[in-house]
Parts: sequence; C-alpha cells; structure tokens
Amino acid sequence: MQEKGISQAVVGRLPRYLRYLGELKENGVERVSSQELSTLMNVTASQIRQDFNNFGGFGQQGYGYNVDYLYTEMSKILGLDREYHFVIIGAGNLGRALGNYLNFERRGFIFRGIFDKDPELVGKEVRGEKIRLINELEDFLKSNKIDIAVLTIPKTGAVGLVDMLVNNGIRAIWNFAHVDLNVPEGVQVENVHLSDSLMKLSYNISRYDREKQ
Amino acid sequence: MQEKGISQAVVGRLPRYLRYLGELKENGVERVSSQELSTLMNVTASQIRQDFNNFGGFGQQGYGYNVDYLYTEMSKILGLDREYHFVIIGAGNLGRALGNYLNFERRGFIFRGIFDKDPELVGKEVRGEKIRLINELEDFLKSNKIDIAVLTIPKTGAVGLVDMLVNNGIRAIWNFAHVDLNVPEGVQVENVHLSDSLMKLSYNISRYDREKQ
DNA sequence: TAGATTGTTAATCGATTAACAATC
DNA sequence: TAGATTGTTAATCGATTAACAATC
Repeated sequence: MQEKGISQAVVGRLPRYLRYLGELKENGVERVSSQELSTLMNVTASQIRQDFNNFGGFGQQGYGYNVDYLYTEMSKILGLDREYHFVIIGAGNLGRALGNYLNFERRGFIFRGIFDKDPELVGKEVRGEKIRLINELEDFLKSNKIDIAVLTIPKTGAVGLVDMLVNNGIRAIWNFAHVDLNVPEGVQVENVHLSDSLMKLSYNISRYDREKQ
Repeated sequence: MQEKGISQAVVGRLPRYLRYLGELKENGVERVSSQELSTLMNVTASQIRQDFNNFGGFGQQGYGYNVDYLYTEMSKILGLDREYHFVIIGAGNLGRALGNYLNFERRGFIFRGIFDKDPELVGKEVRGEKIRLINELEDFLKSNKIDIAVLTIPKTGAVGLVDMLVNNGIRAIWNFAHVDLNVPEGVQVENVHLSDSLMKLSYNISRYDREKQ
C-alpha cells in the first residue's frame, strides 16, 4: 500500500465514500459496482475506480465491490480503526457545542477535556468534563496522552499556543480560529473557517444575481 | 466583469485574500505587490495575479495593488456589500452556537430566527430571538424576506425540508447536516461536514504513522 | 528615463475522464 | 463459456506556474 502521492483532492473524497458505503451497508446492500456508486454519488465511475485503486484493489472483475469489505477497508484507510483523544481549547459557544457532539465519540474521537482563559467559566461542565483554566493545559498534556487539539479561541490566542501544544505531544490541530497556523512537519492541521464558508455562499448568491442582471 | 467560468477553486481562495488584505489594512499598509502578498500567504505571485485578473485589473504596473481599493473590490466580489438575512433550523448545541456568533453580523449576515421541532426548547432565547417551533417556519418565511437557511438538524430532517425552504424564497443553504442536498438550479448550497473534516485529520495522522512505519 | 510590477499569453503540471485488456 | 466489471494505461481537460511584453 503505497500512499505517497495521494493528493488532498482524493483524501477529501474519502469521507464521502465512507458515508455512502455506510448507507448501503445499513440498507443491507451486499455489493456495488463503480457504475452504481457513480449514479448514487453523482461522480464518474472512472474517478471512483481510480480513487479506490490508490489504496489497492478492493474489487473483483465481473462482480464489483463488496460493500462490507470496502467499508471496513475505507475506515482503516481513514484511520478510524483506532482512538484519538482530543481536548478543546476555548469554551465559548462553539467549543461547548463541539464538546457536546456525541457522534465524534462513535468514530473513536474521545473528548478528554476543555479549557478556557475565562475564570468565570471554570468548573462549569461540558459533557461530564469540568472546564479548566487554560494555564493548566500544559500540565494536563504532559500527564495525558492527547492526540488532537481543537482550537475554538480567537486567532490572537491560537497562534501563540501552537508551539506549546506541539511540544507537549499534540499530533494534530483542528483549527476553528480564523488564522493560518504554522506547525512543524508531521503535525497535521485541518482548518474549519466558518466565515470563509459563509463568504463562499454570499459570493455564489451575488454572482448568480449579477449573471441574471 | 465576466464571471462565467470562475472555478470554485478560485472562489475558495477569495475569502483568504480578503482576510490578508484586511490585516494589511489594519496595519496601515497602503500598497502591496503580488510578490509581497505571495510571501505572506505562501502561494505563488502568479496565482495571485491570475486570481485577481479573473475579476478585472485591480493593480497598476510598477506600483502593485492599493490595499484599500483591492479590499473594497474583493468585498464587493464576495457579495459583502449587502445584507443577508438568515434563520437557523435546529436549536441544538451547534445551532445555538452559530446564532450567538456575532462576527457574522459584522459582515452583513443578520440573524432573524431559530427553529426547532422540540417543544421543550420553545421560548428559550438565542441572542434575543425566542426559539420557535419548526412548524411555524413556513409562515415565518412567507412573511419575512429570508435569504439563507442554516441547517443544523439531523440529516433525516434536512432532506425533507429543502423543497419547502426553496418554495418560500430561500436562496441559499448553509448545510451542517451530514447529507447531500438536492436543490433546484439557482439555489446555492455550502456544506460544512464537520465529521468529514475530522476524518481528513485522522487520515493524515494515520498516514503519517504508516509512512514512518 | 529606468525600474518595477502588472496583465496576459504560453508552458507545464496534475487531476479527471475515457478506453480497454485482464479476469472473475 | 459469456457477460460483467475491475484495474490500469492513455487521452483529455483544467488549473497552476513561468515568462515576458506592456505600461505605470
């Protein structure tokens, strides 16, 4: 399984494949061809076969793909066959919402703690975890194996925190702060810039208006 | 200004340009060359010039780009020179968090109401708006001009709601439900699939591990 | 005027699609 | 065996980068 050179374009499509395969599985479908999946997902069959073949031959000529098997393999590829422990940094509305979101747990993402700089929030509970003061975070990371830091703090705070996180074992940052983070090689960053997403929407609305005159 | 054929790849970069231009503006920088911006943003100067030129010539040979002017033009292109009224459908943790997020307001996105199917939530307030029962939504849309529906409900509910929304004037859907929505031509959809985003992170973590052995 | 930097065309690179031989 | 469908190579398409003439 040679994974060098898998583009992020391909990676970005994998979760969607997993979702559709999961639905097929739930509906008791045993096998699926790239053509059927193509119709269902509205992408070309060719792309599906190419994408899957980046990771090895999961299908069988004349038969297609076994849904159960493909689902399992896809889960492994996505790294969902293990657990990830995460902390949330920033106990504002968004941070608390993410802490309360149970579906992540089902996928192996374990909520381990939530931190904020505001002393007023300390002690309040988010899904069984008391909010802690952010200056306890470093000690916490030293004594707990945490993989992922979820950043739901304003951008000014976020940038200054990265080095400490990385130096204390954080492997990946799920970044909701509206800023680009610089991390050392080997540390993964996934940005969720909600306001950018909303601007894409307003762009598309107003472009549509401009084009219609 | 011929906007046909602007790819979503370009559109996806526009909010980031706006962010950097905004920062330059705040720092009192008057002009910037594609080369300087290139260094700052870690993309090629060539791409920057190509991207800008999709929308017309904003620069001046030998000088570069006027930050203020470019920022204003970029805002207009993104459709940020007008207001958008939105409702949130689903008053769970995420829905309430988005309702409370004030920064959207600054950009012209006006929070007009929040709906849920759970009668227990009805009457609670989210940033000055009482949560309403979802079966009041249709009437609400008929008597208020709402542009954007933010969907923060489970996928089963989301799919069944789309037609009603579109038939009552909704122009765009900001979709946090984990499902692909089918909308008529001219209605914009922007998906935020948080669990997909998290899976990309776990993919990249575990790929890194696999590659190191 | 000379230097700087855009706007734009041409070249390259990468991603998607088409085609088909291999094979179940 | 015949039909179906993959895995994979080749062709196409689109996006990115390089180059440079135009021009401030």
